[in-house]
Amino acid sequence: MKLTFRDKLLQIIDKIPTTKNFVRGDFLLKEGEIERNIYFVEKGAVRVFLMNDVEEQTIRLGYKGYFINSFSSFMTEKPSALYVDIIRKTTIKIIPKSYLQELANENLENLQQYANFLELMIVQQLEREIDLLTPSFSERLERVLKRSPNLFKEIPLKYIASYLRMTPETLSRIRKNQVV
Amino acid sequence: MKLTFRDKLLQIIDKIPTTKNFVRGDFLLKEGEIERNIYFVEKGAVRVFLMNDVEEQTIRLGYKGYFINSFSSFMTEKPSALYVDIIRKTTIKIIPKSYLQELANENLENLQQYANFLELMIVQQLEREIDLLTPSFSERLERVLKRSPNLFKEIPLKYIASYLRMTPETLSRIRKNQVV
DNA sequence: TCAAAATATTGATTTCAATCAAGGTTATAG
DNA sequence: CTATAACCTTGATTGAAATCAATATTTTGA
Repeated sequence: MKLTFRDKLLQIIDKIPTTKNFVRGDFLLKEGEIERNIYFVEKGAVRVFLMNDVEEQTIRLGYKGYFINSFSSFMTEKPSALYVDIIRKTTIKIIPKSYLQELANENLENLQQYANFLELMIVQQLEREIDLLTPSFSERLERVLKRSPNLFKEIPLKYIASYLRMTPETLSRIRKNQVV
Repeated sequence: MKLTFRDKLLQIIDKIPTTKNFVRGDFLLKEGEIERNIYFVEKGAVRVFLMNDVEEQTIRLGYKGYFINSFSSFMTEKPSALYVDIIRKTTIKIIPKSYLQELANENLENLQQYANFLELMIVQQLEREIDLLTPSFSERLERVLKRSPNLFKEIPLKYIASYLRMTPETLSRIRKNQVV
């Protein structure tokens, strides 16, 4: 079986010797800084969020096996509008942007696979858009759980609520009333 | 000045001799069909929407100068969850998927530019995600108008409202009260 | 292991956008 | 140009989720 771009990225991660450990409240990136890395979560949980006037709006959640970073800043090399922080004891591997670029440009096949990888990212991002547009609260939850069935095992409810555009109280009530 | 991938796509469009005309209510694609084209809007307005139980949820709006289609279906070649329809008298050029593929694979430079094009699409899609997560109704409107200042000239309010995740009544009131 | 902090649940109340409704305006087709 | 349909605006009312508040549970780290 032929390796995908993601597989090749994972091979690179395997060769990175150093993992880094963080605890809740640590920041991997703050607003205004430029994102230069991808973070691969080996253990724990990471959040990307946006700071509005008063509240923190969760944009992305990552746990074991996921890549996460402030993607727009990573791509554009402009200051990030987003924060990346740690929500529980977490071990990550840090992949500098140059590693990705070198892999993508290694040969023609890799470049084609990189394009496929980006195409897939767009498709996933469009799923996220539909999630956010779904009017029913319980459907919104269901759609996300379908893709990440044990999200509640990995991430505290309050962050999931924010990711789903609702309050923790509402999410708690929905879970309870949900016919499972 | 070096041509971008978008420029090269536009050159291809220039060479397509046939424009097609549509009127309000026409469909370019229906749910369940597979998207095989990109549509370039020469004049008029096109909408991509999702059919929930009762309401039509607007996902994307396109007018003069924009590319639009049911992107996920186009990429995955699976049945579309979305409709693409015409909201007023419209002239488009149809670009088959093969044209895009041939352009992207023409040479190494094009492939690199295609990847850049996809990266930019992701960044734009992340902006859309932040739009949708913005809690304030008027801010949500402002963010979109910043990118498309004459949206109201091109698209009926009720579709903009749906795109912004609010009712037409609410959008109408917001516009009125907005300090400009 | 235990104390403290963080998180989650539940109920009561409030608020603000959706809905309902009616009239006014604009666009479109013939 | 005119008639009709589509669209927009405005006001009144309603309802559902946010907020407020208090307690229960879970997690964490010393």
